[in-house]
Amino acid sequence: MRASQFFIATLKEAPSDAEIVSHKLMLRAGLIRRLAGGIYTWMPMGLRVLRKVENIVREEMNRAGAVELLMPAVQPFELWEESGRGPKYGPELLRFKDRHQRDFVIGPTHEEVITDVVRRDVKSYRQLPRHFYQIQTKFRDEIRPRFGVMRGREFLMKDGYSFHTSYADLEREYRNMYDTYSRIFTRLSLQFRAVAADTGAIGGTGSHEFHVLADSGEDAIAFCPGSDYAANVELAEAVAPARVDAGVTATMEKKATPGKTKCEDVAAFLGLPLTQTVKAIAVMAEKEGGSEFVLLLLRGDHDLNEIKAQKVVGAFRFARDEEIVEALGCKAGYIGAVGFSGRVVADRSVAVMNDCVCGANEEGYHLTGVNFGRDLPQPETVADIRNVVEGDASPDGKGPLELCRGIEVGHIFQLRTKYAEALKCTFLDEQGKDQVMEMGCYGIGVSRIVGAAIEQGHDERGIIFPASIAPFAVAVVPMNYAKSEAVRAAAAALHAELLAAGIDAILDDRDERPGSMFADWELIGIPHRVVVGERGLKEGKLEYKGRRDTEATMVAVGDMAAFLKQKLCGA
RNA sequence: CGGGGUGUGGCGCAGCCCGGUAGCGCGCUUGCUUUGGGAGCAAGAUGUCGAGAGUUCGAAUCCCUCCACCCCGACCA
Repeated sequence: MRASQFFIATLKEAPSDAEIVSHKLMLRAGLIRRLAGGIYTWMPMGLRVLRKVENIVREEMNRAGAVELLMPAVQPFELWEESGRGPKYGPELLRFKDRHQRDFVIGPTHEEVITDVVRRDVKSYRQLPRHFYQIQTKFRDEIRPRFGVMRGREFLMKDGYSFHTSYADLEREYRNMYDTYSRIFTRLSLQFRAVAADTGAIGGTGSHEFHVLADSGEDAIAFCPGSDYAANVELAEAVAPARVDAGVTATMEKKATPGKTKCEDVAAFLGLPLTQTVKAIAVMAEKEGGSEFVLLLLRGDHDLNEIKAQKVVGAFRFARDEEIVEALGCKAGYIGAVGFSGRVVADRSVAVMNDCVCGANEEGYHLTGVNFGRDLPQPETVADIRNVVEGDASPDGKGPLELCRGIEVGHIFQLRTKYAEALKCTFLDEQGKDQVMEMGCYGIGVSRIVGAAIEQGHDERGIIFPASIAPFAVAVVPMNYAKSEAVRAAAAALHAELLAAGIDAILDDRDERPGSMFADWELIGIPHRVVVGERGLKEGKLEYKGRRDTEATMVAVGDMAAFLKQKLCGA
């Protein structure tokens, strides 16, 4: 490819509406252009990257035994009514009517369609298992599209669906996909982690998310460096700490703490560690015929995990000020469980505390030296209701947890029979009996991967693409191309030699000034650069520089192609 | 949807408070010079100042309505 015949659309300055690095760099490098909120054109340079990601995904899916097909983007709404998911998906589902006033949606996912295909064409256990996948454009009318291609409304996704005669076989395929995904992200040279996940709206039981580790990630992940344990913070279990019975040493005392409503302030004011304070969170739990006032107790340095708490007390909302005053006779900020006779749910870490500090249920006062079983009854419920924090014990007992942020680029689910049942997707078993199929589904955000790779690979000059997905592997950059015949000839010869060797090389024949050519290729993130200049040619040499290198190295003209081939294989 | 912010040539911005000639840098076009880190000189082109309504002799600027976009929360690959 010659640069003059391609299209290079680099920008010196990033449009001001881009916030995170990958978005800015993708715009500056001319990979994408925005058409509307969350909707982007993939420019020629960006499309090359997208296609490379896509092909790696395709190769590995094929290798894993899945078969590719392509389903329509437009789906009849009836299918969504049949699965019962229409109302649940809500406004994220882009709906419209055709000229006959029939309802359609632009597919945000394809469980319904694939299940419809399979229920029509697969009738016997002999045809199972089957795994179909596609790489296709999805549309989700996100509430808040952002970060460019990371959370677009229209995006490219690989979605695969597997069908089985038994749960055991689904589990087998699930493990197969777990391995396949790991292979894909490894080939993409991404730093990633598979994390146990909540099953969310799609439903089902077993589920793992694959996260690319990056500080700009939207998800918080807890992981154990000493093992392969990793989980979304919302889901990671905070294990019960060992009971440290240093025992009860203090007597309960009331201390004036004027204006100190936060645990941090109270601890600092009293000169006690934050870990000795207990915060009480007042909620109204739903109950038949009304709601119940419940106190949730957490250690001062911990945060409530609403999902976990909901599993314990049922659906709830935070109590209003007047409800708190009515129940405890005091406003929020000074509340505690001492003297409270209603329902109390304590976090596991609170249950093992001694001599703690809590609100006195009197404005401007806290209690110190408070102990369960003496100053107040043991809490009626002890449960895990907090988010894990750095340093917590890993649930697998293999050391302390660390926290990091991640970008979700893949998600695998055991759907079980949820859709197969709703859509009557059945097969005849060996006994000729009708059985509902077990299903799995497996997604990869192909376009999101491009953004995630850039989040992981960039510097002040621009993108640093992994060789596996760079739009071009090598940029051949001639100096004074228009005037120097020797340079032109040498550049053309090298370019031809690289192409013949199957190396994706681009010859920059634009006759730009050297500085702007260098800047462009560094911005775009091409991993290897060869400069062809009269200076080097006089000594029979070309100049090589890797994108991460600080110094260039001189290589004899005749050796350059072999030199690059070796670099590319090594990478 | 709630909270915060921004809309001025292709991109980045100034001008707005205090109404009166639309400006700067980059990019673009042409010519000459230049050619190893985003060139120099000269000449040019490009704006319904987000849209609509209003106040005014006069609106980018003041008032109202709407729209778009971005950031922070719930959703997701």
